Amino acid sequence: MYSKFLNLSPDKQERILNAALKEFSQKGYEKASTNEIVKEAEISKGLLFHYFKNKKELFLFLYDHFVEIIMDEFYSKIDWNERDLLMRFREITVLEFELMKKYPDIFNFFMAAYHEESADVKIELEKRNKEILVSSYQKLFTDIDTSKFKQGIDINRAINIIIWTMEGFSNEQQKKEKLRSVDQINMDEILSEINHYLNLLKTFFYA
Amino acid sequence: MYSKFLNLSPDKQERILNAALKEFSQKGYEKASTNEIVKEAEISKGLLFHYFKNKKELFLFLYDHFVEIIMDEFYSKIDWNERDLLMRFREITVLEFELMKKYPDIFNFFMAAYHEESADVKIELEKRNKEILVSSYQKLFTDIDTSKFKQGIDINRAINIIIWTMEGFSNEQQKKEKLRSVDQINMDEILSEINHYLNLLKTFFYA
Amino acid sequence: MYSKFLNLSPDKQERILNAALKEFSQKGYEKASTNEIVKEAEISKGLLFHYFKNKKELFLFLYDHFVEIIMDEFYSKIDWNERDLLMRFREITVLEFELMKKYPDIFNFFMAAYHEESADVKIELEKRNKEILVSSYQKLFTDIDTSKFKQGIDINRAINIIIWTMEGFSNEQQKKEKLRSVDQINMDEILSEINHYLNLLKTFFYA
Amino acid sequence: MYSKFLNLSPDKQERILNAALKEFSQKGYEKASTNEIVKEAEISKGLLFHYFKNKKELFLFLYDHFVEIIMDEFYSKIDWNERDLLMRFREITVLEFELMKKYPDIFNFFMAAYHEESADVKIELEKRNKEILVSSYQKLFTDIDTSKFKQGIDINRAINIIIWTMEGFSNEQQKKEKLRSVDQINMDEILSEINHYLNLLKTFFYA
DNA sequence: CATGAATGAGGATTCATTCAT
DNA sequence: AATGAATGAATCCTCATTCAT
Repeated sequence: MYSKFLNLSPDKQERILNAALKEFSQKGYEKASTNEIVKEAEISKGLLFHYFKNKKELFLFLYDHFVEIIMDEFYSKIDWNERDLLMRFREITVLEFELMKKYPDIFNFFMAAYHEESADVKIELEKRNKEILVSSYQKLFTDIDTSKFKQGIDINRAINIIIWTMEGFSNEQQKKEKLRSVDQINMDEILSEINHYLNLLKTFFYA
Repeated sequence: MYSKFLNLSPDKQERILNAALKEFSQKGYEKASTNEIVKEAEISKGLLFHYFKNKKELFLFLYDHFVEIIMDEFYSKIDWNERDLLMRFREITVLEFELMKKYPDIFNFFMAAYHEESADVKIELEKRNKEILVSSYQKLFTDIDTSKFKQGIDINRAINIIIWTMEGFSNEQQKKEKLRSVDQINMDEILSEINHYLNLLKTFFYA
Repeated sequence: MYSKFLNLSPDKQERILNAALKEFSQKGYEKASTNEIVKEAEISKGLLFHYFKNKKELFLFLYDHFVEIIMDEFYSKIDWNERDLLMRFREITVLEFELMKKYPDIFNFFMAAYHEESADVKIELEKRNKEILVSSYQKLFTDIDTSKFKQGIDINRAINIIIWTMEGFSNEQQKKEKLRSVDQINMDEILSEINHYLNLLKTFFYA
Repeated sequence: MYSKFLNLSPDKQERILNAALKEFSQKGYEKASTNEIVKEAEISKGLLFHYFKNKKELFLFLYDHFVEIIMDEFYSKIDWNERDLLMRFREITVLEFELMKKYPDIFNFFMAAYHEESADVKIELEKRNKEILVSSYQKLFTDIDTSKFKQGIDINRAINIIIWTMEGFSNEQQKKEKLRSVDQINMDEILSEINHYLNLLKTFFYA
C-alpha cells in the first residue's frame, strides 16, 4: 500500500514524516495544512498526494508508523521476567515516561490523535486504539502473578484502581511539564513519586 | 460587556445560545461555522457579530454562561452537611452523572472545550479551568473531616488516588455511554459500581 | 430558494448570468471554471457561492431560468388558432429558428446541456427535460386536427417521420451555421426550405 | 507515427486500448484521467507518454483505430448486390444496430466523441467525421438504383427524409436502450419497426 | 437594532506531462 | 523499453469578518 512511499530516499521520507508530524501535533487533523507540510518538507504540492491518496491517509499512515516505532521499542525494553503485577505497572509507567522524554513530538502527536474529534479519522483511530489496547493487554498481563494479593479482594476493581492511579499521575505530570521545557523533566523525582504511590497501593492490596 | 446580548428577548437569546452550543459541541471550535449558527438561530450574519466581537468571544461567552449554570445547580444540590471525605467524593461523582444525564449537550460542549487544541481559545480555557479548579477545591473540601483515615497514611496521595479512581471510572463510563443512547444510562448500576469502588477505598484508607 | 440572488441589483444579476452562460456554453459543465465566471462577472470568488451553494446549483438555476424565458416567449408567439398538424409543426420549427437567431448564446448553452455527460448534473437535466417534453406535448398537440390525413395511414409513425424530418433539418442547419457567423443566417432561405419539406410530407400524408 | 505502439506485444496493446476506451467512454475526453488509464492497463505513467505524445494523440489514435475496425466490418457485411435505395438504407440501419449490440463500448466511445465539446479535440474530430461522411456516401450510394421513385419527386429531399427518419428512429431506440441493459435488446422487434417505417416511406416515394 | 452583500485568502485535491534512471 | 518521482497551476469551495443600508 505505501510501498511507493517507502521506496523514497530515506532523507525525503524523513522530511515528509517530520513535517507532517509537526503540523498535525501542533494544529490537529482538521486545521493542519497540507500546504504547510509540503513547504516544511520542501516538496511539491503534487508529490504529497502522489504518495498518500489524501490527508486522511497521510494522517493514518503517520499514526501507524509511529505507533509501530514506539511499540517496538516499548516491548523490547520491558523486563519480561518481572511477573509481579504492581512491578509490571511500575515498569510500564516508567518506560512511558522515558519514551515520552525521548520522543516528545511523537507523544504530542499521539495526544492530539487521542483527542481528535474530526469525524474523518475518529472512527479509524478508535478502531486502531481498540486493537492496540486489546493486544497490549494480552502481551503485558499474561502470566502475571497475582498470588500476593490479599484474600477477599476484588482483583478486577483493584487493577482498575492501579491503572487509574498511574494514568492520573501521568496526566498530572504532563500538565506540569507543559509549563516547563522538555529538558527540565526530572526523572528521579518522577520515579520517586511513582514509587510512593505504588507502595501505598501495595500496602492496601498485598498481604 | 455582554449587556447588549442579555437585553435581547429571551427567546432570541436562547435560539442563539442553543444553535452555538450545538455547532460547537458537534464540530469543535475551529470547524464550527458561524454560518451554520446564524442559520440555525434564524438570525442574520451581522447580528451575531453585533453581539459578539468574534467567534472566540462567542465561544468563551458560551463557556462561561454554561459553566455558571451548571456550577450553580451543582453547588445548590450538594449536601453540605456531609463532611466525610469519601462520602463527599461519592456525592460529587453522583451529582456529576446526574447533571450529565440532564444536560448532555452542555457536557458534550465541555468535553469538546476541554480537548480543544485551537491556539485561539486554548489559553483562555486553561485560565478559566485553573480558576474553576482552585475555587472548586476550596468550596468542596473546606471543613472536611479526615479523622477517619488510618494513622500513618499519606493523606494527600490518598486523596489523589481517590480522585483518579473517580475520574477513571467516570471516563470509562462515558466511553461506554457513547455507544448507547443517552436514555439508556442506568443510574442504579452506576451508583452500585461507585459504591463498590468507594467501599474498597474505605477498607484501605479508613481505620 | 434563489430569492437572495433575485434581490441583487439587476445589473449584477445580469453580469453573473451572462458570465456563467458564456462559460458553460463554451466549455461544458465540468470544464467551465467558476474562477473565470467571477472574473468575467467582476465579483469576488466568495459571492458566487453566497448565492449558489455550488457549481451544480448555479448551472441548474441557469438552465431553469433560461428555459423559462425561452418557453414563455415561445408559447406567447405560437398562433394557437392554427389547428392543422403540419402547420403547427411548421410554426414550431420556424419559431425555434427565430429564437435561436435572437438568443444564440442561450441555445448554445442548451445544446451543451443536452449533451452534458457529467454525472453531477445529468440526472437532474434528464428529469427536467422529461417534464418539459411531456408538458410541451400536451400544450402543443391538444385539440389538433388530424382529419386531413389519408385514410389507412399509421398516424403515430407518420408524426414521428414529421418530427424527425424537422429535427434532422434543424440539426443540419445548425451544423452549417456554425461555420458562418450568426448574422449571416438567412431566415427566408430557411423558411423556403422548411416549406419544401412540409409540402413533400403533405403530399404523402394528406388526402 | 504509431509504429512504436504497434510493435508492442498484442497483449499490452490491447490492455492499453481497452483501458483508454473504457475511461474515455465513461468520462469524456476532458474528465478522463491518464492516471486511471495507466492503472487499469497496468503500465507505468511514463510508458503511455512514450507511445503517445499526449492525451490528445491517444484519444485520436483510439478514434481512428476503432473507426477502422468498425468500418471494415461494416463494409464487409454490406450486401453490395442490393441496389435499391430504401433496401440499402434498411441494411445500413440494421447493420448499425447489430454492430452496436456487438461492440457497445466502442459505440459509447463514438457517442462521447461525437458530442465532445473540448476545444482540444473537437476540430480534429470534425475533420475526421467530415471525411468519413463523404467517403461513406460515395461508397454506400454509388450505383444506387433510384428508378422506382415516383416521377416529379424531389429525390434529394426525399433521401434526406429517409436519412432523418432512420436517424430519428435510431436515436429514440438508443434512448430506450440506455434504460435497459444491453442484453435485452430485441433485434426482432427493432427489425419489424424498421420495416414499418420503410414500408410507409415506400408507399410515398415509390411508384 | 438588524440585515445580508461582499471579500479574498486559504482549504484539499487532481491533472497532464517531463525526465533522470 | 520502461519506470515512477516530481512538478505546480488549476480545480471548487469555505471561512470569519466588515460595512453600507
